[in-house]
Amino acid sequence: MSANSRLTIAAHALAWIGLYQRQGHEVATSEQIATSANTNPVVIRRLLGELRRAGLVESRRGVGAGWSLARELESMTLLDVYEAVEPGPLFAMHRTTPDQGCVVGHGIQPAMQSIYEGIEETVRRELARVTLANVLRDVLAAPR
Amino acid sequence: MSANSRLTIAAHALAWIGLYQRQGHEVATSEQIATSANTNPVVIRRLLGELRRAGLVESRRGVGAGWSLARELESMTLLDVYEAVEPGPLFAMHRTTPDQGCVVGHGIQPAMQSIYEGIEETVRRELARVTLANVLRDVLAAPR
DNA sequence: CTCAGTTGTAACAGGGAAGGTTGCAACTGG
DNA sequence: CCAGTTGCAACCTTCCCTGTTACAACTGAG
Repeated sequence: MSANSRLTIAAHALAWIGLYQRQGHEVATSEQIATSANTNPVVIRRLLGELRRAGLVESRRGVGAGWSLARELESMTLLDVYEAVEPGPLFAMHRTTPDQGCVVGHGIQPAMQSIYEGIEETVRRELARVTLANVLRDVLAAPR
Repeated sequence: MSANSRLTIAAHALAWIGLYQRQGHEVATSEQIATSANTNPVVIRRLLGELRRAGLVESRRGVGAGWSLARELESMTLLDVYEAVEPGPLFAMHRTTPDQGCVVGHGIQPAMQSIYEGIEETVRRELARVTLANVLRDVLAAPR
């Protein structure tokens, strides 16, 4: 599977902002987060922009600008993040319509569709069980 | 997510071969399956080649050549197919190593890793619950 | 022995998504 | 007015999937 790292980077950014705020800072910059994630600030801004549209973070411009959490980490789940940054489905159908004159070609898509929907629902439930506060706790618990 | 259709096409091919054999035929050709799936025979041969390596199908060359099932559809699950055609993980880590000098950069990968492993395990369990015989039954049950 | 039909596989092209990079307008507290 | 940052567009590179062509290898039928 050509998996991407969007969910990972988004969770990284949120955990970083959350910890930074716990340390008494008001806002975090994309520059700081990008350094921690070892990537480009624009990549972080793009992802945080999607999280802002989902109501998870807020941004401030001008002097003293940066990003802050819109909600507590405790009330934010990985499902919220996933839905904000991953639009597409986990499994894809045929790129071209199968032969509708063939019994298998005709019935395969509805059959697979309902299986895939069940799996995606399960994944969503798993993601919903993990809050970003859980993630940050695990991050801080990592052996040094 | 840049999802691919490998699992879908592989399941399509297996269901097609299974139905064809139930109708009394010995082997199916990649040409026939490709017509049903509306794709190129080489794409089918590539996927079936991976399924052969996994022990799900067999191939015969020469005159009267083609593909046949190596096991009953009842004993074949979507997990078997998934493992044969999808090597990678569902979610990816950072493409570059995060800043190990940062607390978050250091702890984020083990934290996300264990979450992802749990989710993948759940997905595997779901896939293992569905046999290819189930798939074929659903395919044939589709309204005309 | 030859031939036709099929697999096995390499090679390459095209498309699309993700990630990285640059550049710059817009904003705002000091 | 200025410095620091976001917002965003544009472009490039890389990677993977899919499709396609080409051809050698194989084998039962005749």
